[in-house]
Amino acid sequence: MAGIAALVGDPARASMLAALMDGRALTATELAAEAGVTPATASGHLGKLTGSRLVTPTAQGRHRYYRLASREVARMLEGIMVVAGEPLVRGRRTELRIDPDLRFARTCYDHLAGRLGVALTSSLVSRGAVELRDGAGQVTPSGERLLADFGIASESALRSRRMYCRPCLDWSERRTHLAGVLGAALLERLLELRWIERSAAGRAVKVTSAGRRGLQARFGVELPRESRP
Amino acid sequence: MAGIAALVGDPARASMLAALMDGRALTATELAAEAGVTPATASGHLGKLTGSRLVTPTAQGRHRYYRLASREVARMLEGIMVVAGEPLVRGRRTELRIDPDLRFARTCYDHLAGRLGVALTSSLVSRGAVELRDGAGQVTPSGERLLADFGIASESALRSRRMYCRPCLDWSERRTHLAGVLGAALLERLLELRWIERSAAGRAVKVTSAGRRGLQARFGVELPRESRP
DNA sequence: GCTACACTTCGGCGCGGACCGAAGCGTGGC
DNA sequence: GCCACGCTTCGGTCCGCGCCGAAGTGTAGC
Repeated sequence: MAGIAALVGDPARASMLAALMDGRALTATELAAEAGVTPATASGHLGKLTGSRLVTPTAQGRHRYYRLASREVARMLEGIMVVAGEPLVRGRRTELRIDPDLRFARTCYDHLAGRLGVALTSSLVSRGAVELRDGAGQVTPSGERLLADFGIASESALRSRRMYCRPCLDWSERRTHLAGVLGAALLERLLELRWIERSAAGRAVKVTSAGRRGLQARFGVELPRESRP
Repeated sequence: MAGIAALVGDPARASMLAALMDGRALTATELAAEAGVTPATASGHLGKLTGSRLVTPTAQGRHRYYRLASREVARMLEGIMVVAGEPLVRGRRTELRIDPDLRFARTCYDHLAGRLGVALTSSLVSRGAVELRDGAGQVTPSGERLLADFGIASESALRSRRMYCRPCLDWSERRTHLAGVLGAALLERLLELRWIERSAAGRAVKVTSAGRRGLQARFGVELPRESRP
């Protein structure tokens, strides 16, 4: 355990892992810039991360793309972020300094997070579509119909996967949002419908006006008006 | 994030945190033995863990008990263990040499302690009858009804006392049990019902067969079969 | 009072590892 | 063929921190 934690415990490696949290694959040079170190140093770090199976490389031409090795790794990093984000001063509610766009809606590895992710999950739970507890989740029969109507087929291929539906703790909202295969399918469908759009860089996600209407109509999700400067 | 992970990244601190994963509170010396370092080194580690709110100390006499600070911390450690591939619950190395009878059930000043005390308290908390945190406690409205049914009147005289309901750290189980005026009232009532009996000498307490049935029926307390020679 | 014990603080030692520059492979473009 | 570029490997420096022994503080028991 100490070995794994020590890998994350270095600031440069932590920056790299944080940058990979959106599930994308980044090149060694990009990760070096992200961590603020030279390519030589970054290469050493990536070698260690690869050796411990935290990230996996993909050679492509003269680039090497690195991505997080598994969902478990992403989940572990989220867990660390939750603890790291807690205020050190007890009793005082120190407001978290988080990019508002990121807090509003973002991807968490392969699924939705932020206010949007939490609100959507909350809606699904309150409507009895899914049940979440103790790190496990389940889709109800009515939930399957609702999801099917939305264009997410509950194929046996999906159902057979271990973690079809599971909760994930949101580090900015401190509430659970939906992860697992179902969470990934929801994100994909929302992108497909153009209800949300990935931002050019980073994990932030933008809700389109069609998405705002659709989320309200179909899921009863009331999103706060976006405050734009 | 790197700072938190770095704390877990040290082998000695990781051993300590792993030893605390079962929710018990251990002394500094016990944690030092667990980590295989001197008390001096352990003290430094525990100072850092406390400063970052990963563990919280509880001073009791000339001992200092340390426990994990929150559920989030336990969850984080679990996430790291999953990636590290270690078993979630490690074998306990520090075996406690305590008289089994005393450990099973005893009085702690004027209230119940030992397995019975912890189990009863745990039951009351999980049923939402009482809430314990940070050295203070509170009886919920539903808890008052439950206690009244059991024959413990929530008289204003009792309520007016400062410490009507408070947690107390159990030295044999290393978990909190119920103390305060309510804890004393519970002990008295259990004796009155002859669900428990004081032993002739010492603080040990014996559970009668009627008590075993009653505790199971009313509080859902499952007591392990007493192993008698 | 004294002693025993639990724990912390202080000072100093020593190892591990993060970092960089320079050089060494590959790949791709000209 | 050549050069440009991405990335890795190699040496060497240096800071951080884990570690301990010894001394100091506080509590419990006689």
